[in-house]
Amino acid sequence: MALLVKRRLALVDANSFYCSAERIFRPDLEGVPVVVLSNNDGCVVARSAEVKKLGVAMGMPWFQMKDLARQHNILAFSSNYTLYGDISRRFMSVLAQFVPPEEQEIYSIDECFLDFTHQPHLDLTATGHVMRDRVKRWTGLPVCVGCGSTKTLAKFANNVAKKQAQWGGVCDLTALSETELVAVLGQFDVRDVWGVGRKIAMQLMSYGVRTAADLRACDAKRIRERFTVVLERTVSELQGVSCVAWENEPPAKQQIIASRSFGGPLYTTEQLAEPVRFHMARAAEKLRLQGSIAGTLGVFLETNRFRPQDPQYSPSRAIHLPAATDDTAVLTTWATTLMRAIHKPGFRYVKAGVMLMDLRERCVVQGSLFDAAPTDRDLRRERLMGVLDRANGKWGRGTMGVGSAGVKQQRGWAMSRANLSPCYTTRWDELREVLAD
DNA sequence: TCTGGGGTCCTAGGACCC
DNA sequence: TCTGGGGTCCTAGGACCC
Repeated sequence: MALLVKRRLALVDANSFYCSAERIFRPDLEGVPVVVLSNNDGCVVARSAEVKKLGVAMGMPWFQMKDLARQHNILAFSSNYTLYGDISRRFMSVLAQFVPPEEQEIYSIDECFLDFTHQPHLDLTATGHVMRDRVKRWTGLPVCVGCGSTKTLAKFANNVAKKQAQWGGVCDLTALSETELVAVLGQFDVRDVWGVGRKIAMQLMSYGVRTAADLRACDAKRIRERFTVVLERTVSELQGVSCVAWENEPPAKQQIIASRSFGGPLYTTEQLAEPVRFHMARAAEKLRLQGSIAGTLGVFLETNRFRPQDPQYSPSRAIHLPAATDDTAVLTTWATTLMRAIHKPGFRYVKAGVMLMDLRERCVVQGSLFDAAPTDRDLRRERLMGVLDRANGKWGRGTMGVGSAGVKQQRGWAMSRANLSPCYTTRWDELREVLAD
């Protein structure tokens, strides 16, 4: 019988990532309650510890908490994804020093898994502290580290490290005995387990499964009968059996969506054409970046669901393209056609978006049945798309495009970003100046 | 007046085929 | 009067995550 080696996985996750990223260049904001807002300054997507303490929930609409913000001097930032993306890259590269490349999995913008199974001599708690200190020193980000024998346990450990100060920011569950592990799991709600959302938690409660320890004690097979295979895997993972695959390289996207709420309502097809073209250009750019072509294109419009007094109409439609493509001009023509087809006058539209689906690798493209070999025109088109992507990469999205998508966002639909911080790390003209005495 | 924008996976049910 | 059953494919919708 093969000896099963216990895996040693770590999850490193930044604390209030967007807020912490804003604070790196504003050390005066240490201890000041800070939130970061979603696109359009709509709702709260990141809260500093001070704000969490005030009971502000994730996703709270900003306009609803303006009074509270005034009362407690909460500072709000518009989201600055250029900044967060760059800080994320630095954070990941610091952690890359601790494992071989294939043993780091970048899971999201602010967290990654590291596999220390093949470094059995390392003390994970000590290593966790080294990683914390180095990330803090080299990037300015505060992070917590959780270790466990499965991804779900490592995620859980990270949660423990964040919520219980006595761990000092590093919780290694692999160092605990079975009894000690169950004791820790018993202190947390089942909702704190990765993969258990609001709905599942409510159902579990009705079976008397309240804590993470309760869930671990469940019979995985019975869970599958009453719930789904997804929750079955979660239970197994809590029991130390790995079910969630290791994904060292991010898999190619299966669908690409580009959408935004408008700064204000739009009504006519003429008005809507502009954001649709803009989103189509963004989506096609992402498509080309991953080297895919799309076989299906979808478009959707939305009215404001938070205003029940308004007539509601949120149509969507998708078509199979005659030939899969990554050509912005072709896609844009279809997208505007679809938009016109689903649009009805008399509604107050607040959001539009496009979706690319049925994605395949570009090199295995099989033209439409009636296509011959690529023509000169096709090749010129390809080069044109290349120029488009390079220009937009260099001078900013929306510099160059097809039709009016090339015009930088303006007029009624541009999003509001009233409290945007500078791109400290990615724009020469917004670099931070350091004055020496 | 103002309420984000991405993604993934799974399941159930209908269409269709033999 | 009697009205199958199994398989596959597709889609819509739900649940979850960050």
